[in-house]
Amino acid sequence: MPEPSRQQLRRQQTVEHIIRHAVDVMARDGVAALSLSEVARRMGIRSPSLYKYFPSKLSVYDELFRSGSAQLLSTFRDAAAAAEPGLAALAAGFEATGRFMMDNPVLAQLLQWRPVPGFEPSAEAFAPNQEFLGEIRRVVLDAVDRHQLRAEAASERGLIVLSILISGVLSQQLANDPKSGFDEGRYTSATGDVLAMFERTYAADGGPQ
Amino acid sequence: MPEPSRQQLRRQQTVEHIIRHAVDVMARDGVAALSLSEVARRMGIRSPSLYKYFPSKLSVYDELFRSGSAQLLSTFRDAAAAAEPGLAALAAGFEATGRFMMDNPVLAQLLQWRPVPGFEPSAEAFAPNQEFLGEIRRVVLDAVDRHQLRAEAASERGLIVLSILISGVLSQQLANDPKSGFDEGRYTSATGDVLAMFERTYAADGGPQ
DNA sequence: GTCTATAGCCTGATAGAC
DNA sequence: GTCTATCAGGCTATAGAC
Repeated sequence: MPEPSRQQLRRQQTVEHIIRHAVDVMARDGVAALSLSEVARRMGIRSPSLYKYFPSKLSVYDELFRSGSAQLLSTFRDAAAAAEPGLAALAAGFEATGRFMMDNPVLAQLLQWRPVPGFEPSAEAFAPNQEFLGEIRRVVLDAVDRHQLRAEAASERGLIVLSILISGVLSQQLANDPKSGFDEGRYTSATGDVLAMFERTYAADGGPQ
Repeated sequence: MPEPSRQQLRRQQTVEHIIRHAVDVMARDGVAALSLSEVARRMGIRSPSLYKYFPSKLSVYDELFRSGSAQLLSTFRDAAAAAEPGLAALAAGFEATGRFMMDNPVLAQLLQWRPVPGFEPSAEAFAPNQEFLGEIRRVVLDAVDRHQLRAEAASERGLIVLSILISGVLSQQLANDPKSGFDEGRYTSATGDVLAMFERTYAADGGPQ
């Protein structure tokens, strides 16, 4: 594979520019209210030029979904990898995910809710998201291996419960108290309690303590 | 207070018609994509006529928010009242709320998320929602009085955790599996587990079992 | 309370010159 | 890859006749 030419690099930068401005517009007007005209206006170009980079408005959402999922995945991965494997890694990943979402509310809404009529992520854009679920399962399995949680915690039902907890914290925070940061948020600050509830419910029977 | 005249009744019916058609449009095109022109088209009238009933598009959202919150409140109240006071009432209210939301996904999105740029419910529209929170607190306090839960369960933190659980179940179900009903839903069917987790965490120390 | 007519915007997307 | 010009339509909201 040849390395990317200068032209391709330049093009890639423009694509990132477009996405960045699109996020700004969504932050101001709502995720569903993205206007390509407004993006072009902010970039100081004419709207037809955007169509050299994206074939349609929905494809802009798709690229944002893809890159956002990928960022989220590596955020979780890095945080979990930096902690002791098992419960500590789960807690670290959980918290890092929450912080990332609160720092990127537009992305959070796009990934968690389905706010854009007619937009369904393509299989390619959805791939990092699938991988994210696998990553969580892996971390929970680590905790099971270390006798911190029962095997049940890594069952489909256990992981669904875990996803409900993350989603609940973030949904409530974004909808009812969107201006607070992660640490001050009425809901995000309950992250520890909620995770502790999960850990206690699925604690290994004869584990330490 | 005089009872409403026939004219006022007729007017009220038209208002309800408008709301009903607005919900249909939102169900098809997305909550944020409501178009009054489309509502008028479906009603077989011209769009200017709508302005005799609502001063603006946002006021349509406000009325929907108000009436939806009121319905949700009475749904919870009725279900809780029909059950044994305490934990059973909490579970019944929890489930009835979930069913109502899944039967009314447009309403669920409007009440739980904030999908409409520029729309904030008026104080009047928000009132039933506040009352709903009070109702939940009351039911949890009943459970505390009956020594089923610790007093902590009715603390602000306890109620926040409870709201996270409800919101998490519904958010995940609406976003990822919106076509299933309450009973088959991958997430709503975990309602019992999630509530059990709460009950166990806040169980009265020396309570029965 | 309904209508026609319209103001005054906005949008996404395309054709084709340079 | 940028532009001008434009299509073809959408929308909210208002004025004013009936």
